[in-house]
Amino acid sequence: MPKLGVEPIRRQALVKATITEIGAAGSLDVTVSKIARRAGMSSALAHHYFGGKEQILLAAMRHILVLFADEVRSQIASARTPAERLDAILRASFASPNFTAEVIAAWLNFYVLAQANPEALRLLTVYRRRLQSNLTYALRPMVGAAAADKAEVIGALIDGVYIRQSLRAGAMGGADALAMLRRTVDHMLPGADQRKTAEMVDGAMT
Amino acid sequence: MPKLGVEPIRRQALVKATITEIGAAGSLDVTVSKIARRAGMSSALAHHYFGGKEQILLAAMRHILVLFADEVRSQIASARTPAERLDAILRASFASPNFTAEVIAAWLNFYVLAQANPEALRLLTVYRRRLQSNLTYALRPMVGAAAADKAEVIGALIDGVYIRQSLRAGAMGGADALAMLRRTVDHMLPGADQRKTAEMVDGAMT
Amino acid sequence: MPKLGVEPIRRQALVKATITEIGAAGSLDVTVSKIARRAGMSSALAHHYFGGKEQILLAAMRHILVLFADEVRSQIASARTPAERLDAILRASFASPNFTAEVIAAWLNFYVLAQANPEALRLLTVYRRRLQSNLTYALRPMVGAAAADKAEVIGALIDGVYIRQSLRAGAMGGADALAMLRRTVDHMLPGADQRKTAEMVDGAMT
Amino acid sequence: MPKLGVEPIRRQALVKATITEIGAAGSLDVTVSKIARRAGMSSALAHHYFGGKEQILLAAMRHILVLFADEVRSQIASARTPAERLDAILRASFASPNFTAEVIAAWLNFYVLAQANPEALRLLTVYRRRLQSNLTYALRPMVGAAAADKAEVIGALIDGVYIRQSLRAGAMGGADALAMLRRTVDHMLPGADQRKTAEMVDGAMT
DNA sequence: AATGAATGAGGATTCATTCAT
DNA sequence: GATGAATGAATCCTCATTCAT
Repeated sequence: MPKLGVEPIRRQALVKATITEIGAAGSLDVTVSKIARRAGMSSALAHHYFGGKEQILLAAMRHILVLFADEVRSQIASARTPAERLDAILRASFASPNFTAEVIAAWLNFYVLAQANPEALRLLTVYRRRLQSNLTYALRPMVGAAAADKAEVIGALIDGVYIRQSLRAGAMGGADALAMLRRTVDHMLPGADQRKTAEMVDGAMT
Repeated sequence: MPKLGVEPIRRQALVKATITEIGAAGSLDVTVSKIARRAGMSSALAHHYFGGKEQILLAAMRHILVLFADEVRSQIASARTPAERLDAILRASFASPNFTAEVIAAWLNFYVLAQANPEALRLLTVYRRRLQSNLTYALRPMVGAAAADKAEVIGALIDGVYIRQSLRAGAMGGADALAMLRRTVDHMLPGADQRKTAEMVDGAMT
Repeated sequence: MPKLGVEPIRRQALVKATITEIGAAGSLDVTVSKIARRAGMSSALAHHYFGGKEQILLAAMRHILVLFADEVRSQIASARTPAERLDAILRASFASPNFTAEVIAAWLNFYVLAQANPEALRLLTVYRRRLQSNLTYALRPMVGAAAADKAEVIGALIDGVYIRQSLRAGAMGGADALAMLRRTVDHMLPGADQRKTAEMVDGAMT
Repeated sequence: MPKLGVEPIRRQALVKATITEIGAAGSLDVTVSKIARRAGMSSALAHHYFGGKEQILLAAMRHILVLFADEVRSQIASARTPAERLDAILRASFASPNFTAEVIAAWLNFYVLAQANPEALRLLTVYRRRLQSNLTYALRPMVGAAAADKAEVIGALIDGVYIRQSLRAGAMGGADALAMLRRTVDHMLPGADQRKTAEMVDGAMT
């Protein structure tokens, strides 16, 4: 167990504080001072560790992306059939650590950041490709050549549900969102028996 | 032809300039001065007409929302069957005046604005309800009680495609987006004959 | 008489304040706020008019250089003989508006600025060339081919007296400096009759 | 050979690094951190040894002044006649270890430092007095009562050449500078035979 | 109606300096 | 002796907003 130096701890604290601040502000107009204060340090130290505001935002973005990737990997690990694999991805998208108000707000703002920041664009592109690849891999055994196309649809649907979720008004919870996605995906698959598979692993959902 | 006073002209110019600036910046971090300069007037005058930056942003938002509503209304006007009505909505979403880089960037940022601004939230909620209502109305004759649910899915999918479009990298054009939506919607409907309907009106797309 | 807009007035005030501040601080570490306050306005306005601190410093530099050039031109105007021309340049260098503690401090610091700022370097190079040219032109009739060389010496001597003047301790006044320069220049010229010429116009010195 | 403790070594390294940094920046706006990093230690240690930035700068200044004094002393040691003594001083001023870009930049900035820092002013005044004294001592046998006056001129000329050298553009090398000084000094002396003396020791120049 | 002039408030960033270890 | 950690104080700069004309 490597002893954590103080640097990783501080960086971690700043990243967490950044996500919280973005969630609270609903935008990227968060001051480094506020982030630092929430993380329990001076803004000068935040600059010392990250070099600048942009780096802090990107670190927060990477953090969320990594969290999501970890969740997907962990959910997929126990999947045995393609249908289970597909459902694992859906669960990862709408399960508790990721489908939080503040994380969703962060996602939304990362899309904005990507408009102006090449690195943010790159990260989001990587995320999208990985999701597409995971979905396609799971879909291929079930729908063959149509896999890529359907993966694109499901990916867009996930993003759409996320962005709508950011409007707290009339948004559904993670469970409802997951249920909706599952129903939709079921309809996109050939047979009717997939439905069962999805429900089988339903208990795994937090 | 009502002679436009100078005020509406100036307001219109500011709204247009605002959308262009948001498109160029990719965020709401646009200065009133730049907007005003692009609209050919002083920033003081912009304030005079709108009262403040927030009002300008909201006016731009209303403008885009109205444009979209108009487009939907106009497309639906010539629709005769439920399927045509459904397709009309899709066409309105991905047709040229709305599916522009700058308009898409604006949409994305209005979601951000809605995080902090109640009026922006209200506008987006109204938009969402209207879209849901239009979709449900078109879907009901075809899928009955499942209409609301499917409308929600289609709505989310539209938003998802929009947000992904904002990442220029690997984004598809409006025509491709429309095609994808149509294929997906087809699969959500009971029979296979709907597919034909969609293709029938295909020529109407610009 | 063109009515001065407010902008030239403000710029002028800022330039003057900048020189005073540099004189008081003895270095370029003067804050825009202090300069602006001394000029009777907000620092924001200073930025508005000049765009940034560097521009303000360069404007101050140009101001001093122009003042010096004007002084030289005005002194030379009434010179009839080469020797008088030469003496006019010396008088311009050590006469009252230029040979002030604050102006001298500014000069010194402009040399520092020129180490890092290309435009400042350019300005100083222009100044040096012009001085060299003026001196050479005056010297040629008196010393022929040696003019350029002697001009270089006199130019360096002027700069040397300036820099030493900046050390208030043990520095001589403008009159003493001028006298020293005149004596030295006299020795550099062939005959002994030049001495008289220099003394003839001595009364013109303020 | 006294074994140097670690402290003098560190101090020496810091002083050298300071001069290099000033040379690179062209100004006194060098950070203690950079100086310390270049000297291979932490900025905290630099503070520990010197007490503060100002002390470091002053130490660098003293170093340069001492170096110059040593050079003069060493050059004068082998001089037998007054003319040789005079030339020795000139050689010391423009010989290689002193007439470097970074040392010249440092000199210039020490004049700036002297504007605000009494100790820097004192050091520069001491330097000037010593130079004046050395020059006068060498000149007296040759020009008698005019020695002090001519020493002043030569001193100012040396400083002037230095400051101009800092503007790399169009600056001459050390050899040229020395040649110019020698020519000028020759003209300031009564007879023409001094010229020979200067050329006699010319070979000593590096 | 229209604008140039002006500013207060705020934010990112830098840096000398301190201190516990 | 040596340093990483930490910060307060500055400083440049931007911008929404106001106001007199």
